[in-house]
Amino acid sequence: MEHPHRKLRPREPSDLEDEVEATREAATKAQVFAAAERLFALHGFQNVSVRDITAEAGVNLASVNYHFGSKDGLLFEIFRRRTGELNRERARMLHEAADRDGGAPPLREILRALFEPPLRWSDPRNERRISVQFIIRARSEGTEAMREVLRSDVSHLRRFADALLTARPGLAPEDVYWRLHFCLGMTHNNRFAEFERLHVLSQGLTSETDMEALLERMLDFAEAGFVA
Amino acid sequence: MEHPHRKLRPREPSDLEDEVEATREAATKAQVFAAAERLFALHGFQNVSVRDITAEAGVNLASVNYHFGSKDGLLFEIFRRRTGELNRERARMLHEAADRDGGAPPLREILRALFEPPLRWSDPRNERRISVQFIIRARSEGTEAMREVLRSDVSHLRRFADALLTARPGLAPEDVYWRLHFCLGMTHNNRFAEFERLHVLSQGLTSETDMEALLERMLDFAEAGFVA
DNA sequence: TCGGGGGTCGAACGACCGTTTGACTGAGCA
DNA sequence: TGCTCAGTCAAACGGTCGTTCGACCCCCGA
Repeated sequence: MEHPHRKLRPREPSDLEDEVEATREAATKAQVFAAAERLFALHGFQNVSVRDITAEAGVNLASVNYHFGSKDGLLFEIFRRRTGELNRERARMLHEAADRDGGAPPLREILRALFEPPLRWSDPRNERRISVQFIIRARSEGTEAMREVLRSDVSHLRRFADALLTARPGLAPEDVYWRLHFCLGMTHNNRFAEFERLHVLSQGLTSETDMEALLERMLDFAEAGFVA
Repeated sequence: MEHPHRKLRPREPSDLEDEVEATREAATKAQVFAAAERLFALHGFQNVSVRDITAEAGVNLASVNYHFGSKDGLLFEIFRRRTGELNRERARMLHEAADRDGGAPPLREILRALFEPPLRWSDPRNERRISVQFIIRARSEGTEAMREVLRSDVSHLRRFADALLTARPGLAPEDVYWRLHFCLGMTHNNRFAEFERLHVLSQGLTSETDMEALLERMLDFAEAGFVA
């Protein structure tokens, strides 16, 4: 048939060859994906029309519905892939830290595994810089269905919560959970607009380009908050 | 004339009698205001149509454009009033703390002035509960014009930055600014959805109803982070 | 060489949106 | 009593949106 997103879509790449399939044939799909991610991150989901996306990508208007089923489907697929990548990188760092320290990594290393991946992506020289902004935006502007997934799927946070509970055995579990919540709030606030706002407030003292310095600042703050 | 938002609107209440004018005559305006704030807070700006608002308020469709000029104008007016109230309450608390301590309030009292107002509003028994959610949402989903104001107007944060710089003289100013940024991130993350998410993760251990306990938790965390 | 189907294209559909219009209402005042 | 005008109302306008349709192209296997 023609439209892969109608009735049991034949030969669905199914999340695995997505990265490879951008060879030549489905270049259109990759271009739509990239353009949509960029525009969604910069202007928000509702403020970007399908026509904006296809114009930016230089493809036909019908491409979005052909390759992704719908505009919602496009948003969801970008979100699923990016959060998957981010969570995998975080889990890998946490796992490596656990290997280094016999299964019970110290507090700072747990927090580093939580903070570093999105910050490394946010480096101005990193092409994934826009992906972080997309994720942050999508978290609050996403579809209702997306927010349902977001609310119920906390599996990737389980490892971090457990590691923190182990690292701070003297702390009441609810305190650990709340402080993890605070740390997540710290990262979710790292949007372009907030950086600019801080830049204005500090009269140019703060710079949003040095992500390594920002990482250490966040670690200092959060680690002290957890030890309290 | 008929439409107050066309050409130099006659007898504009001008931000002062807004609270009083809800006597009888302009009950429609107040109902639109309340319905819009609630719907915007719950579903977002773009997901709520003017028809949704007027239906919820039980008034005519044209009321929004008559009383507020446009849908954007309505959003902006709600945002301006609510943020004004919040900033005034924060400034008042900071001022009182300064009076108590001879002009240089201790770190924890500064942070309390920053955290407490929105948390007190968030109390389930407080009718302003929805206003906090509205503010947080509007901060990231607002109009471009609104975001421009948001980025350039940092006057209400100046007092807090200065107070923090005074309270932590040994700290590099840029560290103070960054840590203030972290604290703001902590408050901005206090959305309903995030509370539910944490509730799921902690398997019911955390409760979003006890705002006083949450305030102390946030103060413990942030104060320790600032002392580090 | 021929047929089929994945992919692309222009064009249009139908729904919903924010906004505007002009008539109407009723209270306040001379 | 008659005029004025802020406010309300039903109805419609013009535009944009996501989506769908049917024709078309071209590569690939038989």
